[in-house]
Amino acid sequence: MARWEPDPRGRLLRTAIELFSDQGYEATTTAQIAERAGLTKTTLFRLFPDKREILFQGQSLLVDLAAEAVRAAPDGSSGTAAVAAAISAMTDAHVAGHSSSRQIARLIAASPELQERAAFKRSSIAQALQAALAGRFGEGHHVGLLADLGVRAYYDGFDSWIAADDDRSLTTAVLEELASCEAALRELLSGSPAR
Amino acid sequence: MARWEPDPRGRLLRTAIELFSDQGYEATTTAQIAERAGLTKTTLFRLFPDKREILFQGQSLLVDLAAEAVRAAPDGSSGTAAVAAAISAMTDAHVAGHSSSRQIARLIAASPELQERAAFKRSSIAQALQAALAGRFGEGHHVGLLADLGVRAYYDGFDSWIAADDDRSLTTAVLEELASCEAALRELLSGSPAR
DNA sequence: GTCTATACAATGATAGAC
DNA sequence: GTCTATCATTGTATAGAC
Repeated sequence: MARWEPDPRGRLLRTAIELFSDQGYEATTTAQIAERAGLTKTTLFRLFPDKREILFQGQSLLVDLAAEAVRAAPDGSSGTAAVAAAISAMTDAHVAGHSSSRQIARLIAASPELQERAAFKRSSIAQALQAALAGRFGEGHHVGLLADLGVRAYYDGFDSWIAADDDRSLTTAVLEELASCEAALRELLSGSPAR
Repeated sequence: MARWEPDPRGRLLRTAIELFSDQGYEATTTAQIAERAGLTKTTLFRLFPDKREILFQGQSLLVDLAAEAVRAAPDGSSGTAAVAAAISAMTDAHVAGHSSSRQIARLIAASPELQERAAFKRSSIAQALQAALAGRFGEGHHVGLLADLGVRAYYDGFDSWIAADDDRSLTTAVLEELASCEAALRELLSGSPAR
């Protein structure tokens, strides 16, 4: 009795990574991906809103996780502490390992269409983080800047985690990045470097 | 003797704004825009790489303007002075007035597809600015943060210019925004607000 | 050198059968 | 839930008209 293979989204993701890596993103059709994963194009588009989203599945959650973490941060938390809570919540939700994250990063770097989607995700996170921070700390200028700081730490920390071969956790990597961004900012404003 | 109407790109832009405002971005086809502008779909796609880009024409220049301004900033300029030069160069190149800028902003706000393109433009500017700053000040963490600061000042200043009805120039608006971002950052790091 | 006609491939939507 | 089938639209390619 032929039963459906489980986890169609995961299967489509793995298949897509394979085909994109072989032929490039543009040269691979959605029909090809679906077929190799044992499905049809229609099913693929029921499971994902569009072709790009196959590689970005899960990232939509980050927006809510970040906002929720800011709300849940303890009373009296500083702005940077709330940001740290937000980006830790995002990294804690990250399941993929070094190698598949690295593969996806390579694919994005090779395709303008995927870069555009990545930029959109990043800006969605920044906006959500800013809104959540505004809910706690008010609507001043600083919350946008704080959000930028957090998002930069998250993405730069992610890159450094991907590049490294040690067994430092992703959370550790982004929190270290956040700390060094804060230090760099202080130095910057005190006027000594980048003089 | 029927001669070609001049400025096909501008005509397509105005027609697109009309139709998008009436029917929405998605409900308007490229054939419709082209026809109403007295052209064909083929010509539209010769003049613009894709449908979204009709509304973003000119923005590709900003990347080069920003980078060039950083390179051209006087010897001994501080990081923030270089950023100020970059965003002034971008605003000086802006030709459209309040009303059409406002219309475009409204259209973008109403369409996820256009928001995605806008996020991509913003991130392209941020990357170019960061690279140019790295060329002058080195590759440290601070250049990414400086670029974020400049880009935020540019976009928030732009929004405030669009919202206002005074005759303050766009350049004035973004430079004021930059100054108040710097002040907010100092306050933020000194630990008093958003505590 | 700018515009057009035609044909075409791919994305993504939709409706109905199993 | 998945499939077949069909469809509109975007965007490309080519060859030709003014």
